[in-house]
Amino acid sequence: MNQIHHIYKELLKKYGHQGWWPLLDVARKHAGKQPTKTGSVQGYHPGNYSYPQTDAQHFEICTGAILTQNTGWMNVEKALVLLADNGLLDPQSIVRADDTTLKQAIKSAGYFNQKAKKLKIFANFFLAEEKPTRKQLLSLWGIGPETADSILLYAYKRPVFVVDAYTRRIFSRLGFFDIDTDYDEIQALFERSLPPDYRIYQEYHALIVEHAKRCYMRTSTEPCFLERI
DNA sequence: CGCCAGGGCCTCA
DNA sequence: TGAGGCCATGGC
Repeated sequence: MNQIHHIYKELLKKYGHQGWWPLLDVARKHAGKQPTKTGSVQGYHPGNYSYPQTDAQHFEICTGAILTQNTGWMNVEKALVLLADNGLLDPQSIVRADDTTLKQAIKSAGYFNQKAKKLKIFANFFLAEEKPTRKQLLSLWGIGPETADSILLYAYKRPVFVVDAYTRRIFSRLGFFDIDTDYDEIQALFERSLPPDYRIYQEYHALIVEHAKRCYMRTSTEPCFLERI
């Protein structure tokens, strides 16, 4: 087994199944669960890869992927709740919504002028295209590599590896590549090192985020168990 | 108070 | 193509 795959096994052994992606209605069912300090709620549906199960959940993941761009999940969740409460968490409603209402609902997620525009563009696309390709997503204004891959992986269950800042931080420090390496190059490394199983890709990304939040915050450089493997 | 989050676009060499 | 500026809120 190669090192990238081995590290996945180690992270899974240490942290367990993460139960991404957070979904509003699934979260409500787990209302008694303790939110983590990062705002994510561990174990929404750990080890259960059957989500999204409804059209609403499907669209919610896409919306969350856009709203979370450079933004903490707590602020995103507030925006998602407000969208839902205002009957705006579906593509038709977002297309029809007036800008002021839409911006007000997503205000907590920051960059609301840009993100309102992004949501409208994406909602239009969502209504027209049943099974988008990566190239199609990337052609949309406001959808870059990470957002496109998050949508493909978590909403469409496609085996594409999501590369984020945490992935760069952890694996560059472990010596796999330089922190400025191109997105596509890092993605290719992971995709050729792992079986093409969307469940592994979903879990690995979630584990990387969890591990980074515990051991790789900017302010702390305390050693991490991975560095001893 | 300053830092920064589950990025991406635009501009200018 | 790559570096730098810009977008914006809220938790800590």
